[in-house]
Amino acid sequence: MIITETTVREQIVATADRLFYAQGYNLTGINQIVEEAGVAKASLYYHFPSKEDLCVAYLQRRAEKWSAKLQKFLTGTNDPRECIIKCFECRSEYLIENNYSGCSYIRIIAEMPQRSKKINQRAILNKEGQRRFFIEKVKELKNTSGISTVDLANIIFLLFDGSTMQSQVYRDIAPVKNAIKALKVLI
Amino acid sequence: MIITETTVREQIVATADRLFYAQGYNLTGINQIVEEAGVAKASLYYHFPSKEDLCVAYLQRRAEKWSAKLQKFLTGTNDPRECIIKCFECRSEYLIENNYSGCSYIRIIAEMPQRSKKINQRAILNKEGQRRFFIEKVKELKNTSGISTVDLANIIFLLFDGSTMQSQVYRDIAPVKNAIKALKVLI
Amino acid sequence: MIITETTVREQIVATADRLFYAQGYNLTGINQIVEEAGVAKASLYYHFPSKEDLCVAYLQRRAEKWSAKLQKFLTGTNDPRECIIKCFECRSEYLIENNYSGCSYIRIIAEMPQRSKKINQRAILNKEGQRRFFIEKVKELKNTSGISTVDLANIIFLLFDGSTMQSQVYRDIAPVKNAIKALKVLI
Amino acid sequence: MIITETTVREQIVATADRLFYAQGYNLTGINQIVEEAGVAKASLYYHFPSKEDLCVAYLQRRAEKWSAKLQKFLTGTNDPRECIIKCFECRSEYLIENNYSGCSYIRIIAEMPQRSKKINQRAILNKEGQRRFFIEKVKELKNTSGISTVDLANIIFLLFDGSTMQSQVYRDIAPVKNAIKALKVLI
DNA sequence: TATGAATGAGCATTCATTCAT
DNA sequence: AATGAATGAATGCTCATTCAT
Repeated sequence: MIITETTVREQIVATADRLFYAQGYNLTGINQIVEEAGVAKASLYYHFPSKEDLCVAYLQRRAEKWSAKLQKFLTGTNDPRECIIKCFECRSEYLIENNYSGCSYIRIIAEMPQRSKKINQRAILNKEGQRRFFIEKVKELKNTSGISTVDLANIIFLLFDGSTMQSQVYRDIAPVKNAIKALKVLI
Repeated sequence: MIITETTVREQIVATADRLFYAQGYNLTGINQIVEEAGVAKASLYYHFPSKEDLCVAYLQRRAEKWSAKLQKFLTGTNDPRECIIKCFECRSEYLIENNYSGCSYIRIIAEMPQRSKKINQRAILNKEGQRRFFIEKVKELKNTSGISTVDLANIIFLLFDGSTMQSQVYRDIAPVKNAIKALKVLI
Repeated sequence: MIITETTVREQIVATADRLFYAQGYNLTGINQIVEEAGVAKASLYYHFPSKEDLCVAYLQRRAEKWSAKLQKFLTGTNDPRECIIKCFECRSEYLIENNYSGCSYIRIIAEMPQRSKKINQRAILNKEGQRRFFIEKVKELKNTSGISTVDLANIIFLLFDGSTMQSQVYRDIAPVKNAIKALKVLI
Repeated sequence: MIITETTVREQIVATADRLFYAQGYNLTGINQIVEEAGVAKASLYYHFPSKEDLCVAYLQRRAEKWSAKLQKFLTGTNDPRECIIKCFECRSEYLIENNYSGCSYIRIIAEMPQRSKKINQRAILNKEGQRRFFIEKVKELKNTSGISTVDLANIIFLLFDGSTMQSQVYRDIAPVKNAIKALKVLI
């Protein structure tokens, strides 16, 4: 049955996503994942050669969830300045919805300083995707700030990561609001 | 003998500091600490009731190291604008010296989302200390940006954490340089 | 298609033979066999009800390989004394060719003390075949040693197994050479 | 209490010895050992860094048991020829007492073709000890066989290992008896 | 005949912590 | 103040086997 077939793998990723994001990667054991996913341990290892590979799938999934949410948020908005601000507002909502769990990518890197190649690749890929988004939007702006386009985008990116991280620290969206205040000065 | 007593405790904290910061808290086992510190496991538990308490000592030690470094960096500088920029330059140096290991506080929170009271307290204490530093310096500025003093300090703080974190991600100080570029526009 | 059918089975046995002999039976997993054989796990279990049955096929294959090699070695030799010595020389060559992996039968028994009936049967069958070879050759000898024919054959058989085993231990054919020296005294 | 302290380690080695020898190294799990020894798993790993190290202790123990038995067997015998024969008779008794489990060293090598350095060292050490025993005794003989002393010792050694191994295969001491028959011709 | 997917039981090893001395 | 020894629980992962198709 195709339904069942899809379900086991999907169930594993969904559970891993939930637990890794809520508890952290290292504090979440394979045991807990398979238990809560309701599958056999060997089934997990059939689909994912190692916990690390499951982590990559988790990170990918997080990126997709965020992308989908952002896309929906931006629908109908054309003004680049508005888009950038909406991106931060979207972040705010995302953080509230996800119990202030911060950025999955940044957290993985914080957890695993000597991170594996697979995970590092996936993380950099995502971060660069975010940076590209800001660069594209800034390019569309009439940039009168005297800062170069790329520099401005990078600064916005710093505010994005900084506020995401601080919102986890304080379990509050105030840092994101502060970042938006900065945006209103910068762009 | 007080000398010996101090030495063992000190040896434990120094080793824990090194390993927690380099490898991450969860990836560093008590075994490795006592082995590399050259002390008995039970000695560690004599001085620290739990790994968590050792973690608090580690965080405190990190804060002290950073403070000392910053103080030295700021010696002779009176201009608040200069002080803030120097703080970021100090960060840059700190990150290079410490193999781009980022901020110990942020990393602990990234690792342990449901963090313990002790650790949480210690982390917030440190973060608030950093924020206070920026607030004080901004107060001394002739702030003509149209943003309130506290808001401006908070934005600088966002750039501080954002650039610290991104420098760990990219293993490069470019993000700190970008933050300094932002400072030069904002203050 | 019969061709395909034979090929898959053959591929499985060939791979199992190679791995069991090189790595040992217990250290070789079904996973590795099917991977290196390039077949599905369920295909293996279609042809062999269990790992044990695959082991029996492996042992049989080893016996056939040895027999074929010995037969070629003995071609043209009629003198029974010469035949026995050639058998040891053949062993020497076999061990070198097979990276000093010893006797598959003896190793299986060393690995599985409470061996299964199937495997035991197959092993004893082979060992008795080897003993019979020596008995037949000794019968053809003008035995003037004062030892009975069967006893003499059994002693030669001891030298055969002893030297095969020791050559694995030392990864050297010296033990086989020593056995041949003994033969030259005994027969 | 010294008694308790000694007991745990001793209990572990004794159990490992019994199980490794009876069931084989690879077929005996750490779980079974700690269960039957009545100790915690972590206690085993406190005393032995790995299963491999436990294996080395097992091999050493086997050697000591055999040595002690042989020594007792040889007490009062001075004639070297008699000593060699008694060594085989001792083997016969040893095999019966130990349920025809063969030679622990040879079996370990049969199980682990790519054996570890530690285990290999220990195994070779033991085998060379056995060979030395035969060499020493043969030197004391009035050797009139026309074979060199070392060659003769090596041949006896082949008979020793061959008969030990075959007695495991057949679960019978007949092979050892055959070896003794050979001795009576050779020396 | 062949296979992709699933499984329960087991693997060797490490975890943070505690106890007796 | 310091330690060697002991522990229960959990770690990530692999085992031989089976099922549905």
